[in-house]
Amino acid sequence: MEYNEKQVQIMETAEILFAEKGFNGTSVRDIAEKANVNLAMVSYYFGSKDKLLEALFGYRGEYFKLKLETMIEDRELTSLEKMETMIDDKELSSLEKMNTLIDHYIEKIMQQQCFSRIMVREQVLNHTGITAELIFQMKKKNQELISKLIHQGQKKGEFKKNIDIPLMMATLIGTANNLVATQFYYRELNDLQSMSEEEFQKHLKKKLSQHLKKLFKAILTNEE
Amino acid sequence: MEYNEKQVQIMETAEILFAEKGFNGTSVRDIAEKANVNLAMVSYYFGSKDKLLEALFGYRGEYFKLKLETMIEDRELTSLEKMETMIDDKELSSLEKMNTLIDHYIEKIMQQQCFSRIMVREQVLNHTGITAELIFQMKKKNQELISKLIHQGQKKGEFKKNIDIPLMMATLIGTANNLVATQFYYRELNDLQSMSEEEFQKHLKKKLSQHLKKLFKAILTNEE
Amino acid sequence: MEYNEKQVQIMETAEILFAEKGFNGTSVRDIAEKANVNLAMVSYYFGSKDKLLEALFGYRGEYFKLKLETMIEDRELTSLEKMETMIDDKELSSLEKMNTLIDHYIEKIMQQQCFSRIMVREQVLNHTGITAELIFQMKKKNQELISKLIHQGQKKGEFKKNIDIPLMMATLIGTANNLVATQFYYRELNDLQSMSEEEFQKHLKKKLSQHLKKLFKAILTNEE
Amino acid sequence: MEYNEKQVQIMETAEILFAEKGFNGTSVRDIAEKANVNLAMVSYYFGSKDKLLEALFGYRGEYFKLKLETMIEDRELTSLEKMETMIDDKELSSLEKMNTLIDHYIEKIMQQQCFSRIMVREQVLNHTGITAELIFQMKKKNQELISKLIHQGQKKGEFKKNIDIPLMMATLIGTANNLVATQFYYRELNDLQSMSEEEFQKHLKKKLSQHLKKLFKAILTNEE
DNA sequence: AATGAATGAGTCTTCATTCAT
DNA sequence: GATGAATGAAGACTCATTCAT
Repeated sequence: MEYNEKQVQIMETAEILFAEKGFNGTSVRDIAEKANVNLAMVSYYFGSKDKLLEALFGYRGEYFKLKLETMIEDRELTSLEKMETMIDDKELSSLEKMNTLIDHYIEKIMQQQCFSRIMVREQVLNHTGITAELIFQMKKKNQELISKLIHQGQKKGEFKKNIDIPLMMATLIGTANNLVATQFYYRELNDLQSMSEEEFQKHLKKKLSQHLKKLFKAILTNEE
Repeated sequence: MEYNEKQVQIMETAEILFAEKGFNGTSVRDIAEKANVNLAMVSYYFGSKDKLLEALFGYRGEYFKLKLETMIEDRELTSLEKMETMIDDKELSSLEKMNTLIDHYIEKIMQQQCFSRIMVREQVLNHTGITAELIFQMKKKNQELISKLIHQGQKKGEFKKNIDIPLMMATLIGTANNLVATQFYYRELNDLQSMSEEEFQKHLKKKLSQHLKKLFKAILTNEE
Repeated sequence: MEYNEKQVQIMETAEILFAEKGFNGTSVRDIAEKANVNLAMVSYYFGSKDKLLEALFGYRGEYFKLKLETMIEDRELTSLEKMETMIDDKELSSLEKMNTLIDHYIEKIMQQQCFSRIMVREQVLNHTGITAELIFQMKKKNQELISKLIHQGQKKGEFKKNIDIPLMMATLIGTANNLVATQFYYRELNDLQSMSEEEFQKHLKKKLSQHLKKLFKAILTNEE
Repeated sequence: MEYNEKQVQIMETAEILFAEKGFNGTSVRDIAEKANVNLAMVSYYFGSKDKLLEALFGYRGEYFKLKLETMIEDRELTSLEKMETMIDDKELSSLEKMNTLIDHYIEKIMQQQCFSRIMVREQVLNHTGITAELIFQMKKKNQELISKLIHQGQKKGEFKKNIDIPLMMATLIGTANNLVATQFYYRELNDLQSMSEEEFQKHLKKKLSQHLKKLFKAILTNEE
């Protein structure tokens, strides 16, 4: 699905507002005003507010995929498809691969905090509709990817047996989402108000990366 | 704060609906109808819909505390205050204490899933107002408790140094919330639809408990 | 169905406006303003604009029935139920009975011109929904009544055989509706602008009565 | 007024939709979509939706006239101008002439059912504007024609005196319109659902023709 | 000549809240 | 203390129309 400039403008404004005030807490008027477009344009371009949300879900998914392909061409190491390529790489250890995957997730979530918040909120309710389906597919894909990597590590003897993959997923996603979602409280609670926003974001990313890598290494490799 | 029967009825109905459809997705009319009370009673008893949410936050906190005191009298091991008592217990190892604390959290979240969902949703937005303050206090208290326990374990040489407590918190709460919030997807993804609801809840609780204990043990005690 | 004062006020205002400007040409705002009630009251009392129309159909039907019962008590000769009683009356000739029935119809239509116009308009479209069902039932009842009367007259040898009852119905209702609906053109075309409105209405009723009685007498009794 | 292909396409699509859902119940978008033309073309060609309706009224009138002229050339007996010629025909009896006129009306209405429905609906309201004027002129013309024919018959002693011409008009038009407009109910009420649509239309036409001719003959010729 | 994009005004409906009783 | 009736404000959405191209 291709979107023109105005449509993107609307979706990205909506994304910010949905993240800030929730879907039901945001009015079409709010979006139109903040996006500096006519009120009727939302219905005009997306049909309805619900469909705008669906479009946003599709757009972010699409955007991710596009980014992935781009990244592959650029020989960077942060995309999901690159992930898939990487998994078959014989040179890297399974743990190195897992660390790369973790960093990829963190990167994604940190770069799309608004959308992450929306997903956190939306997945809590409505298990029906297109958004739910998209969330489900995303989760499925992610779990498959991680499963593949872990099973490979186990075959190579680098990872232990008896890994509860769904729970590892919950920890990976849950920890990252929780920190991002409650960063305001995290900042207050740990007296980091003096940091600039940029520093703080870097700080979060680094902490998350270290912490999750440590967790995964411990679970995947240590003797009990 | 004491609430009469009708007030409790309204709050508990609101809790279910807020968890299901979100705060803004639930109308006062919905609540009144489902709670079988007059529409005007919500404003009459709570002043406004916003204050109803605040009251709910206070009520669940209050309710927890009440439960705690009761539990202490019953000499059970699942309350927060009991937690505090337990921390000073010389007989238990620090890891045993941590495991107890983990189970306590899991218990709390599993028993109050509706309220947990509401908190997950609400903490993502609005960092102002009474609810935010309540969430902040809750997080602070929890972090203090865990800090105390971990520092104690470190002093006793049972736990390693260099524990990132806020991140451990994020993992504890994030993993539990994520699993509870996305249990629908978890069930689908792992082909557990045949389980009865009760069995499934037990399954979730057990998995969560094993997983989080393993995680904490690994991080707190293992050599790197 | 019992309606309170305000509900009646809304329905009767809506009736006038629907007759004047059509259902879709009338906004809820128009109705509320003309009826001097709050805009939200229409939804409050009737649920929606569509349901207001349905209520109006029910109300006018109900109103007719109520009138009938009242009339019976008053021993008047203008009600539908009285009609039914009259049909079995041995003293009246079949033609006298038919004339009474014709006058009853004319009376009804002349007294409820607004509603008649609405029915004329609505029956042209939408053959679904509650309004269509009500129109159908009304037509069925009327046709049964006239059938009974005509068959009786035929048995008594007062009416000829071979009467096309559905077409007679179409003439009775069609002629009356046409004259009422196009009275504005009738007045212009026949230079009756000088008449007062009241005189004109009396004139219409008298003309209609004479004309339809003559038509029915000719068809029902004359040799070809 | 000459219309190009697209304009005719638009008008004829509008005619169907106006007949189906009413003028206000039909959106310009509906028309454009069903007519497979660009949305802006309606305004572009007709100026506005109102003017489209006016154009339709003019078009159908124009179309009728055109047909008449054609028919005259073809020596057929169904046109209005032929009517005018016929009236002066010395060979036909006045009743034969009237029967021809009745069939002509029925033919016209049956062939243009959509437009008839629109007229039935529109004449009930708005007595201003160009459409009202067109309806008025049509009614005037028709009444003059019938008047001329009846007066001629009276002069020749074939028709009785004391004919209420406007009421006869109301019966002619009212009966035909009523049957056409309520044909759905007529079919249901008289158990004709098994007929094919074509058969049913023929049936309607035949019944109408027989009925109206019988009515007119009785009124115009019989002794009272 | 024809149209895609855009829009202001208007639609119906729902909302949380108030208030007289 | 409790509530039925009522309402102003706001909600999402649709409309006929315009205009630059």
